[in-house]
Amino acid sequence: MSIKFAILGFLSWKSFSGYELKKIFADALSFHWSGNNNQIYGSLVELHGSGAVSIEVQQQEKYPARKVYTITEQGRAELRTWLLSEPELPIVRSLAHIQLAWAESLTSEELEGLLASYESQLADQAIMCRETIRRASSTNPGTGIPERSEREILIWRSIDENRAAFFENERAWVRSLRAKLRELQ
Amino acid sequence: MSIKFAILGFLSWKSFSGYELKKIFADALSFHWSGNNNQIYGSLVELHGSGAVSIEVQQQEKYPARKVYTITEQGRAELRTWLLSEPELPIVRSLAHIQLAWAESLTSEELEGLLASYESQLADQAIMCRETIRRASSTNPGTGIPERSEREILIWRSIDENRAAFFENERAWVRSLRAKLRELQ
DNA sequence: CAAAGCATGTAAGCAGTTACATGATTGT
DNA sequence: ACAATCATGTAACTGCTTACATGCTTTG
Repeated sequence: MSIKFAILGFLSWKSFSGYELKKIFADALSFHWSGNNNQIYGSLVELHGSGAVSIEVQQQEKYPARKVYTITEQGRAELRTWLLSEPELPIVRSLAHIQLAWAESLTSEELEGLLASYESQLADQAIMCRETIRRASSTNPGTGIPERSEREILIWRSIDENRAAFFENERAWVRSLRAKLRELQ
Repeated sequence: MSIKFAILGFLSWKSFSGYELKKIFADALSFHWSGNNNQIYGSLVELHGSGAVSIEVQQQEKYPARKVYTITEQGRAELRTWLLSEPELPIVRSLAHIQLAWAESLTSEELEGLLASYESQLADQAIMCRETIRRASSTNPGTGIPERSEREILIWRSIDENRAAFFENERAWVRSLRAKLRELQ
């Protein structure tokens, strides 16, 4: 469960409650995790069981008690070991490509409609990514993170830009495919 | 289970046994499914249960009996309906990006090593993709597929090229990130 | 008064993986 | 002799998802 390392990553900045981590994951689009309860709370239980994090229960007057998780030295060591492990190749899964692969039973108009719809979705997504980058570079990510190094800021922006570029490239690919199909007719 | 539609897609060309489909999926890299038994055999049971495919058991003298699956009219209709449904956005999951995001606890040399390793893996993968394309354009895919239309051939080649371009783009991104990090020092 | 936020957790399920099991046959 | 191919199937697991459950508080 690699999300555990992502959680350790956030906890290496500062301590968070499960609820806060949940929101962080829901907001961080580049992290591809939805931030659902089972995964976050479950992972935190396991991380605590293995000694990678410690828990402090904070009673509150008007709100339910919150469990604040803090990374331990062991947790930091585990995170570092993982960071140094061999990176894996990225995985892309595009159901739209599977649809395209069997578009043979569609008319040219139906296929063109499919591609147009796919392209517009990609365009929207690319715009959203660019918007996220624009906002991220003006304001602080909002989670109350301590001073971040220039290097780290560069890396985070690059990751966001990679995501935007992916959707832009995919869109360009669709455009060129549409052009080629038009030529064929 | 969208793999069902991919199975129906292959069966729309010609009838196959589960064993053959398994091999097809294992070979078709652009399809991101590993072609493991549980998925193929399980999906075929479900497709048969829902009436999308019919089964013919062929007894053989020297080898175990094989179940040959044939798409039904209902199966063809289901496939077509799915082909016309709204395409979904592609999903990318890159663990390497998560590693990078918390590279803060690494030295510049360690980070550079990580990036170099990631880049070389991407380069290898891109070469493999290009090789697949080269082989696909010279020979027939090898599954004994009937005559394919020009349009279909174009689409399949485009999908393969999309995959190759993805790894090449990712590699270019890593190269530029490495350059930026070198500048920063 | 309803909706959203705070905060935790559980249940049920889908999609996908590796590994195991059987058993004859063919190639090295 | 050992491994690979043919051919089917099952067991056990990981990772991830939606939806449900509770209950108090703040905002519109």
